[in-house]
Formats: sequence, structure tokens, C-alpha cells
Amino acid sequence: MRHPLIVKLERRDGLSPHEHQILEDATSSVETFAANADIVREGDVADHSCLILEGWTTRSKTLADGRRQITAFHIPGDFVDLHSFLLKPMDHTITALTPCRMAMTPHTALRRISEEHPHLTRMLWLSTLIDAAIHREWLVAIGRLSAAAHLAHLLCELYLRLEVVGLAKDHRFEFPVTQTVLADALGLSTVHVNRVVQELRRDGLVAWRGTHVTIKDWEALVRLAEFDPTYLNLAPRPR
Amino acid sequence: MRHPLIVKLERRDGLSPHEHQILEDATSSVETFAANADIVREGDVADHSCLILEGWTTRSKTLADGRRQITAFHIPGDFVDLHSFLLKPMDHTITALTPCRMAMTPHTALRRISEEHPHLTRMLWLSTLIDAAIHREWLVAIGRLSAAAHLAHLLCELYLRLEVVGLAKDHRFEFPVTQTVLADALGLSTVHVNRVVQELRRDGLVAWRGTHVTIKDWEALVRLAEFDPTYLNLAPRPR
DNA sequence: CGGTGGATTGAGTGGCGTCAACCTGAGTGG
DNA sequence: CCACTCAGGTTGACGCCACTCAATCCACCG
Repeated sequence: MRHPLIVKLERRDGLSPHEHQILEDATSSVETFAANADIVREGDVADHSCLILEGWTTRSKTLADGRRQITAFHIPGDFVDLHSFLLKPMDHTITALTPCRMAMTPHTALRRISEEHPHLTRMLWLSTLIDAAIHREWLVAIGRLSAAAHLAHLLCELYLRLEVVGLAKDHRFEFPVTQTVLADALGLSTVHVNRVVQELRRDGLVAWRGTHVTIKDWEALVRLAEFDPTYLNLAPRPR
Repeated sequence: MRHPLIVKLERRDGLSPHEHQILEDATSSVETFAANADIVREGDVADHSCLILEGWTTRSKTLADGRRQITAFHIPGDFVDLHSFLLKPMDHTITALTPCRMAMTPHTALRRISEEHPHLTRMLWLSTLIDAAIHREWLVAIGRLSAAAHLAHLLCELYLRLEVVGLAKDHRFEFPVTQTVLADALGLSTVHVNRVVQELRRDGLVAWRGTHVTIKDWEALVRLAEFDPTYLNLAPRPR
């Protein structure tokens, strides 16, 4: 299988074989994490960043009374805590949603890339900028969309992101979350998430059994969510 | 007055005089915008980015029915659409809240910095990473905090950010927004914002008349908001 | 002195939260 | 092979936070 970060970046701008090599060489080791394991904790001062080869993770922050907000889902090809190269200490926690294989990349290697490979540096910068664009889109969804539209928006986004790395096609994908996890991502209660999922099912927009999601009416889902994929920057372009 | 971007970056890591010069030389012109003018519009493919020298701006996205969500407030020293160097087209709109003086920086100049000045590039990257960290914090606040705590959180954040560039001290600052604008930032209705502002006043946390805000009880505001400034990365550190 | 943008207030409504059961299916051990 | 457990999904009753609609107030301004 091809390196998923390379697949993801190539979608935005071509990389040279030399750049492929440099990216692959930057990985010092591959570590595995069990589902629900914390990969990086709030407060950590990391000396490496990690990139998902396989599995899903969340970024989240927990309040004093236990309420939790998930601020991102990450999938293979996502350089989950690349920002910890420059941003320290960590202000949130990264947790494995499923068993994960992560490519560990020392900050010394990232620094070296930043010193010697401007285009590759811009591409890594780009990947953090896309994360930020996703955050902005989530803010709009959580702030101004109805619960159903918000969920629809999340499904549209994940479908396109997964498709880039070959993990979704024909409007089907695996979404390894419980409704409790979904609630923490959408800023809703578990009970309400359940009702909203049922609403999307009843209206024929999705079929959803366990972790298997099938989008049955993409157009309607996009309309409900007012989804516009511009923010994902899926078009190739010199960067 | 010192260049506010330099002040802001120096707070996170020292810059050499040469780097100061390069940053200042990157500005091709200074433009002024009237309050409420759109500075960059959704869909634009920009060939320059702009940095605030004076004034406030918002980033926002408007839905089909006119509902609007503000995803960021920007103040002097913020390189508002630095991301448009790599991310195109714009997926949201930047609007002047007050009259603004903006330093326009051609993408060709940014590209050149990225080719020739690795440390400066990392510092610019850092500034976009801090923006992303702020987005994450906003997600937590909008998703899991009560309306009053959310507003308190915003006030804590703005106070610290303004202080960095010398625009706040002694727990006082100018916040040039109407309650309607605030509502669009907090994801609330105007009416409810009004009630929440009154609540903070009544409880003796803030005094707030027109655009002038005084934080009367910083500790209580921090407690209410569960505010932790880690995400702002205010400490100097080699980057 | 009327016009206008913004702040404030009240009344009524509804989306979503909370609490508490209950259901279902997969895994486990006797 | 069946009782038991347990995580997760589902449902109903009820309450509250925040929304909507609609006035009214206020300060500033031409």
C-alpha cells in the first residue's frame, strides 16, 4: 500500500520521487496503539509528531465536569500532531478510536526538512492549513446548522476525505464511532444524536448499521448540510 | 510604532534584525478599508495576503438563509489570510469591523521567504498554527460551554491577544462590536447575547459600555470560562 | 426634532438536554 | 448451548436554555 500522506499530498500538488523518499525517511519508527489508547496527552511536550498509517483518531478536550468536545477526526494520511513541531505544550489530547499504526517522525527530521526542502515544507504547512480550514467549517456547522444538517455535513466531509486515501467509494465507508463519540464531536447529547441519525435514515438519506455507513442520497445530504467542498482544497495546484 | 506582526512573533521566539527587515520588505503597499468593507471575499483567488497594521476584522461564512457564523476576530499583528498563500480559492469572507490599515504582501514575496528563510518560514507557519489552535478552542467553547462561559472565554482570549500587541492593559480594552456581531461569533441570537452580557455585568465580572470593556474580576471570568491560555503559545521558545 | 442603529425587555415557543428505562446483539463462561 | 453480562442503541417523559417575534428605549446625528 502506498504511503497515505503521499497520496493525500499528491492530490493537492505533485511531489518528486526525491520528496517521496525524504518523507518516508523521516519516519523513525512505526508504533501501534490499541483502541481508546491516548496517543498524545494534553500538556505533553513532544519531540516527535505522528502520522496515521492505519486507523482513526480523535482530537479532544475534556472540561472539568467531564463534558468533552472532539475537535477533529483523523484518518490515514493525516499528520495528526504535526503542529506540535512548533506548538508546545499540547493543548488537547489525541486518542485512538480504533487500533492504529502510526509513523513516528522526530522533530529533528521535520526541522531538517524545513531547512532544506522548501516545497515539501510548504506541503506540510498546507496540510496543517487544511486542518484549520476544516476547523472553521466545523465552527460554522456547530454554530449555525441544525443538528441534522450538522451531522449531514460531517458525513459529506468524511466521505470526501476518506475517498482521497482510498477508504471510501460508491458512497460507502466505515465510520468506527459510537453515538456517544458522535455526540462529543457534534456538541450534542447522545440521546439527540440517536434521534438525528434515525431522522436521516427515515428520510432515506443514509443507511447506517454499526460502523458501516452508506450515503443513499448524496445530493439531498449535500443540500441539507449546505455542503461546499471548497475548504478541503481537493484540486491540484502549484503550492 | 513597531510593526505589530514582529511584536507578536517576537513574543514566541526571537527574530534577527535581518528577519525584521525581510518581513518589512515583503509588504508591497499599505491599503486602507472602511468599516464593514469586505477585504477578501469567498471564492477569491488571491495573489497576496494581508496583515493588519491597525483595526479589527472578522472571518465569517454566511449560509443560504442569511445566518452567519464568525470563525475568527483578527487584530493588529494578525496575518489574516496568510493561508491564502497555499489555500485557494478562499472559502470564507474577511470583513473590516473598523477602519483598517492593511499591509499587502504578494504571494511571490512569501514564496521567496519560504525558499530562502527557513526560520522565518517556521514563524509564519507558527502564526497559522496558533490560528488553528484558537479555532479548536472556539469549537470546545461553542460545543460544550454555556452561553455565559463562552462569552467569558472569548473575553479572556481577546484580552491576552490584545495585550501582546499593546492594545490592552489593566484589564481594559476596546472591543468594537455590536451585540449582533457578537451573536454571530458565539453562535447565539442577538437577544440572548444581550441577556448574557447583562449577566456578566450583574455578577460583577465585567463593566461594558459601548465598545469599552473592563474586566472587573479576571479570576472569576477565568473560572467561569475554564480558560487555560496554553493554546495561545505565549511563551518564548526556539521554533 | 424626527430618523436610525443598536440595546433592552417581555411573552411565547421549540430544539435539544436530562433522566430513566428498556432493547438488542455479541461475547463469555459454566 | 444457554444464562449472564455489558456496551451500545432506542424510547418516552419532562424541563430548560436559547430562539423568535415584537415592542420599546436610548443615544447620537443630520
